[in-house]
Amino acid sequence: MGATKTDLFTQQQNEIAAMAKALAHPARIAILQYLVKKNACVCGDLVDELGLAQATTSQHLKELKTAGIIQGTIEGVSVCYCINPKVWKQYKELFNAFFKEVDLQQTCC
Amino acid sequence: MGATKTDLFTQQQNEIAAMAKALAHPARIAILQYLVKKNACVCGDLVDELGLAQATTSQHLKELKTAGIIQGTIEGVSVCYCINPKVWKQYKELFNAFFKEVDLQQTCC
DNA sequence: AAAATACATCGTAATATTGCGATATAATAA
DNA sequence: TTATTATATCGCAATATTACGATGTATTTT
Repeated sequence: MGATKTDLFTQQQNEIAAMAKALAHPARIAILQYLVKKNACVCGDLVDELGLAQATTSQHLKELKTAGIIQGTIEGVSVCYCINPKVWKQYKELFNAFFKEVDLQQTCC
Repeated sequence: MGATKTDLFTQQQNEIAAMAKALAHPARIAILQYLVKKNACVCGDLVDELGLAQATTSQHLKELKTAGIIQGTIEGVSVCYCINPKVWKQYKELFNAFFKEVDLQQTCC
C-alpha cells in the first residue's frame, strides 16, 4: 500500500487531484506567482528568490513542467521558464467548474 | 530534510499550497463532489461510494475536516458530513484570485 | 446489561515527496 | 581546447502520505 488507487476514481477526479498536487507546495506557488508577475521568463533568479538549493528548485520546476503549467526553452546557457497560457487557462476553468456556484447557503446537519 | 520549508514562503503561499494539498487526492475530490451533489450529508455511504476501506475513508474525511472544508456532526450512531459553505467560498475565492486574469496571450521565450 | 452499528484511531507497511550535495550535461567564453 | 556558467540528474536521508487490519469508543437496539 501507500500508492494512490487511481483506478477507483474517474479520470476527471484524478485530473483535478493531479492539478491540485502540482499546486500543493508553497515553492511551486511562489514560482508561479513570480512567473506571472515578471511575465517575461526568468530562471536562475528563482534560486535566489526562493532560498532553496539549486537542485531543489530545479526539481520543483520539473514538476510544474510535467504538470504542463509551465514551459522551458533553452536560451543560450540558461533556460527560460514561463507560464503555459493554454494549460493555465485549463487549470483555471477546471477549478472554476469544481467550485462553481452550488446551493451552499444553508449548513446541513 | 523531507519536510517542507514553510518559513521560506509567505503565509499566503503556504495557505494556497495547503488548500491545494487538501484537494490533491482523487478520493477527497470524490468526497467533495458527492457532498456537493447530495447536499444533505451522507457518510457511511462514502465507504461504498469510494471503494476504499473504512479506515482509509475516515482518514480522508479527517484531512478535509482539518482543512476546514467539510464539517461533521454526530447524528445518533453515525456522523453526518457536509461542506462548510464559508470555507468552500474561501477556497473558491483564493483559487479565483490566484488564477485571475493575467496577460497570458503571448508565450514568452 | 449485552449486542449491534457507525466511526475514529492505532500501528504498521508500502510508497511518495522534499531537500540537498555531488556530479553530469550542454552551451558560451577565454 | 579549456574554463566557466547554468541547469539537470543521481543518490541518499528525512519526512509525509496512502492504505488497511485491528481495536477503541460511543450511541442505539434488543
